Amino acid sequence: MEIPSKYNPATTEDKWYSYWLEKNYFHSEPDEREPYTIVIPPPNVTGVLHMGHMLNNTLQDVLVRRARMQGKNACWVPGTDHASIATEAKVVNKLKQEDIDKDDLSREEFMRHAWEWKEKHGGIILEQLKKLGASCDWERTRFTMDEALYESVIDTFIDLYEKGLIYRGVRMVNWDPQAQTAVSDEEVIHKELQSKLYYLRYRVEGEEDFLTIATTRPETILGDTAVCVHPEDERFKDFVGKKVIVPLVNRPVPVIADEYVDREFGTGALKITPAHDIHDYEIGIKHHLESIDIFNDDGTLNERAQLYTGKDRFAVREEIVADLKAADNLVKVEDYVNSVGFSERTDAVIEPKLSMQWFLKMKEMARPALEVVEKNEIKFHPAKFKNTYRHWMENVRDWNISRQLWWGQRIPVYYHSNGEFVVAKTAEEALEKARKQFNQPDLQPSDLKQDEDVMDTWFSSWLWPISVFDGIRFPENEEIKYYYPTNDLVTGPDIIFFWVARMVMAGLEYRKEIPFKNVYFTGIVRDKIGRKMSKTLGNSPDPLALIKKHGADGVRVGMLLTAPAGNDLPFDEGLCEQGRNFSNKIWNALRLVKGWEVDASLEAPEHSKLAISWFEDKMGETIAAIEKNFIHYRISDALMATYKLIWDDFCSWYLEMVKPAYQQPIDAFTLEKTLGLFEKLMKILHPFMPFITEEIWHLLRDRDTGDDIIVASMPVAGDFDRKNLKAFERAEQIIIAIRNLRKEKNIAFKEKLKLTVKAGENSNCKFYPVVIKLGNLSDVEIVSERPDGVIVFTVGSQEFYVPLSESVDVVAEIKKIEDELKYTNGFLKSVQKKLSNERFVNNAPATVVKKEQQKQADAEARIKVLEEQLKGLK
RNA sequence: GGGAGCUUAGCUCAGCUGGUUCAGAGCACCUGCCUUACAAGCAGGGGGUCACUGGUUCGAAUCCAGUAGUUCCCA
Repeated sequence: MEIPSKYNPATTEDKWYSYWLEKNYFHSEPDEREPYTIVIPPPNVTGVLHMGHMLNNTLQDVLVRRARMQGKNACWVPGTDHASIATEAKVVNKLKQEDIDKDDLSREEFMRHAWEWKEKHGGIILEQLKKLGASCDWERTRFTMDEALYESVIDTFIDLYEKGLIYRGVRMVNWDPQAQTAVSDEEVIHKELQSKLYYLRYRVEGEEDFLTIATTRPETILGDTAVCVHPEDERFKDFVGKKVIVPLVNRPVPVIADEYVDREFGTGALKITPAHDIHDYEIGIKHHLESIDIFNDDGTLNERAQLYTGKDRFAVREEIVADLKAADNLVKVEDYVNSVGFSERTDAVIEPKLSMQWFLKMKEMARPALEVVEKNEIKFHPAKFKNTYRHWMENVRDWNISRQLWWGQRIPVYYHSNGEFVVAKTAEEALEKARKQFNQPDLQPSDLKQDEDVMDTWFSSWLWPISVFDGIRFPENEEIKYYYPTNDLVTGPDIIFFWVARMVMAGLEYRKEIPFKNVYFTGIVRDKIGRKMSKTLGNSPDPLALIKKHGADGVRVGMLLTAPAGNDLPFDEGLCEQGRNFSNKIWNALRLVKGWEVDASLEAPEHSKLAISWFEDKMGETIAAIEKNFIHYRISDALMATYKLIWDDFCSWYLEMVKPAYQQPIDAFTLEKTLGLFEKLMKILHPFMPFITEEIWHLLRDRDTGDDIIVASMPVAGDFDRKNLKAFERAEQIIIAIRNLRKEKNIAFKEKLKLTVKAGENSNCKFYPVVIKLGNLSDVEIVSERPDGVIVFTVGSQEFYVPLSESVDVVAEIKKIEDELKYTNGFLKSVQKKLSNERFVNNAPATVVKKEQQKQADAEARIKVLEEQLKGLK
């Protein structure tokens, strides 16, 4: 068979992916098997594949493929979310390029453009995932704006409203002036900024005296409605109750006292702007202050500011400082570091803004959601994220679910001109309800106006594990009953609140059951110098280019190798290269095995039989370790165990043991066993490297239709002979010692050596036939006395001899043995010290003491051997 | 300002209920090899006061306290 010497991933990968699709292996339907379900964390529909997705989806694919091979009914549901802000921004931009202004469009027209954009450009990322080998059930692809999911969101809103969990309120919200929508607390990113602290003096009404305040936002003085000091602050006692004049606009405002004020900050006097600061807002309510909103939605000043109307808030900041200086109100300016909120989506500086919004009460839902995690009904991997989760749940605040956008599920609330409203699924229902509720049977559709806002995208995503199976609208349908709760969720810790926490709440609210049993938090992929990979920094490699270069299997290995759960992953392309090299290693093992001619008349040699028995045990041991790793979600460790089993144990040891001499045939027994072991290895490896394993599976043997590795059964751990493994370890040590000896003494490997073994307790080893082969020995003989003209080496306390024609470097040999003796004596002393300590012997468990005694005996035996050797040399 | 985590080899990290799985792995590095499956390779090798200080214990990388550095989350 002509197999090329280098493995070529590109052709193989395309071939097998389409084959799997054609055979519909990724598709799942409910049946009598145990289900294994993962819902994909739906990527943003505007998104393109980045390294974080690669990691995340590789992990999911590993879990799904393994479950499939374990005979479970594996279902991985893919999809995307509609990403209100991001998508709407994209569409607005695109329209702008066509000289269309969003404001000139009707809501319906805009939505048409948005859908058009989505159909054309959305969901590229799902196509890219196929290149990675993702075995998603593509027939189940969902989108959060699909009819079923859309309706689920609306139903949920209505239901929660009727339960009294959703309310409408004026609140200080985080306003993104660029996207012109409110965003949730979780979507605000606080950054430390080098800014300025401005000291401004306000004249006391009717006096020549001044009161000096400090602020980082001088432009907001136009909205000031009070100045506040601490009630016990002696410096300001006389001012309380008087009025001061807000500079430039000359508005008199009261000086009030409140314990909220930090006397150490600035001057100890605080300007109060209830419309534009959350704390000021609360003080405003407490002291019944007027609230003056001076900003337009786009961050420019409005007419209520009286000055600078229509100018941007940051431009005004520059301007007003100059004007205050000119008016002699500016006392001084200091450098100051403060924390400023930025919009996660647009990076605009967040403006606290009073606004009428819809909120979802969180407290009641948080309690049970915390409990299921505390009780480990839902397990976090790693568990440390329980702390973060608990902290958030215990301090949870109501969720602002309104977004001032069009792209999303429109809030099902209809307002009457009298200021009242009804909540209903459709306009018709709303009309009917309103007619009854307001006792106005003549009410016309035009008398009701639906809320202009849509709901937060996360208000769709939190239903995802339920809504993808249409379990909100049809709670008793077969699919939701079969697939829910899902098994594992793989996601980044950055969305633990946005998404994970809220899915738990939704699951408990709507299914009375957790949405998933395990959450695996991945690390964040960083570049070599520790920066988060991002488009703006341009420090992220192109995932598809990586796949092209190293193969999807190679990249998967690269992603997984250094990605223990929850740890950041400093990405290094060298790791993908390691993965590619591994592919090639396996490929070459295949070439070797397929190159053997079989001779049916040959008996299996002893060393091959031994090799087979050893490798079967070794594989058993490793499978057990891998299973344990998977139980603990130590995926990178599971891969590493597999990697070493294949590369070190199979290629470097096993194949070398059974390999016939050059151009010699192999016996049928060994070949058959080797093919079987190779197959088993490929099955273990398949979840990690799906493509090459499928390719090799089909090259190893002729297969019947449907005999594909993707649906083959995963080997399970059984019994294995530990003693056999121990015995082989000794053989390994002997072989390594012989190799070292050859190197040291410059003995070519081709030169056959005779090994003699000093008779004793440990002189026998069942693997001597293997030692003979790998050490290229003529034979092994056990002798009672050391022969003349030999070099000596020891393994444990067992002496071995190899004849040497040339003279031995006695001085060097003595030094080597003396060093060894010194070390062993030191070791012995430390053991003896322990054993002579009565408290150790009395308190330590018997097994530990026994082990120490064994150590002592071993060390003593070795010292005896070494001393004798030394005597012989001197 | 509040909270959580981390610190083990040059790098990235394992190390469970304290004791031969206790000082480990991979990569990197060094030395020999183009030995007929593989130089994308083979065979060997060096390298760590387990951040620091104290405590508990017969015994500490492991448990406790403090210190330093560092990362993340929340406000």
